[in-house]
Amino acid sequence: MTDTKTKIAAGLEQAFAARGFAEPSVEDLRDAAGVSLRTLYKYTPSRADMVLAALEHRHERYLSHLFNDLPKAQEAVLDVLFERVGAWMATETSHGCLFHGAVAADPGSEGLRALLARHKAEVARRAAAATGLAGREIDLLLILEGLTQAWSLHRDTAVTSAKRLGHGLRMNSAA
Amino acid sequence: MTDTKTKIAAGLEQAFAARGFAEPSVEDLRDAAGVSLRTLYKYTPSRADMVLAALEHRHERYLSHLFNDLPKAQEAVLDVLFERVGAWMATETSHGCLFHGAVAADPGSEGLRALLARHKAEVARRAAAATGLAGREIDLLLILEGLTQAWSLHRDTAVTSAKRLGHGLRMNSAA
DNA sequence: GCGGAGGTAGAGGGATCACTCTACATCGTC
DNA sequence: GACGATGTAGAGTGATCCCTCTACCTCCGC
Repeated sequence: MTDTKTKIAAGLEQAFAARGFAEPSVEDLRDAAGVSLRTLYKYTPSRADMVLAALEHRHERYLSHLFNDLPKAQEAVLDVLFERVGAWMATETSHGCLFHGAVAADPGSEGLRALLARHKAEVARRAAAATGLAGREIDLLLILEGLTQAWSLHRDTAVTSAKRLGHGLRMNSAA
Repeated sequence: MTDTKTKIAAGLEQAFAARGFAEPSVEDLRDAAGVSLRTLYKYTPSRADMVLAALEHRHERYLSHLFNDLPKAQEAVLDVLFERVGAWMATETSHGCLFHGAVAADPGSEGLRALLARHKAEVARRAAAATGLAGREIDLLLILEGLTQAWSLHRDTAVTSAKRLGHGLRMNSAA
């Protein structure tokens, strides 16, 4: 069996993604995690900690989904990344970025802000490294963010648009 | 005096923008709106209606902020739009897009979804019209969304990045 | 000066919520 | 076979929340 901590984090992530951060009660979260209330509170001593645990778990899963087994040829990587974002949005119950959603739900939490910044910086860093577009982290991040937000309204059209914008990055070399 | 309905909507918008959609209680919202609880419920019969009223108000304000008094020369419009988005993010207490935030806070609401779609479609339509980039609505929307999300982490650097991506739109004519 | 429309102030109900605590089950190890 | 670690089941507590309701005020037109 997967260890309890991972099982809890996976269940929490699923619950928050499907129903948002405000709606599910702790009892709902307990059901989603598949453990007792006592065990849930042992690993995540408050509801805010449950949110953090869910996001930590999603961070790992998202990075794996985007960056594992990428093609060797760097020119092909950008399109693959955008397609993977589209596939992620399609399979994961998600409306926009879960990290932004968490911050929006509780704008006062410093821990959430820090986690958001860390998540985005890591995604941008690894995208730039994988595509060979060093120094263009923010351009890449902007397209990825735009794709994630626009996808829920425009689906594959948004992916196509992201690819087009991404190719433009390769044309003009510097800022 | 501004009529009561507008005053309420403005106060609600402010409160939700500053504190998110989950945290403020109806009593907090009453204080922000500057009316009595009875009057508040007369114009917005439930808390969900308060959210809708706030977003309607923001929609109008956002369109005015972005599209009023734009320069005549269409080549200059794009940069001005992106700068205005940056200025909006800087002055309005806002963490990412308030409409996305509302949907994330309550993913089950069909009314919220419809309002989000309407808002984004209108922004994209008017941006395309103002820049002369007909048919590129989705590209424009993707950059605008990316800028809005990335701004909170990268400020002016995100605006610069959006401008660079926007100029790329003008280069290659068609899809 | 009066009647009604539209406002304020604020107490209270019923439900829900986050969180704690007690009591008991299971299992690997020595 | 005793034990400690780790788990389940679920009742209870105090606070908070959304919303309703009663009672009163304040203009404005006639």
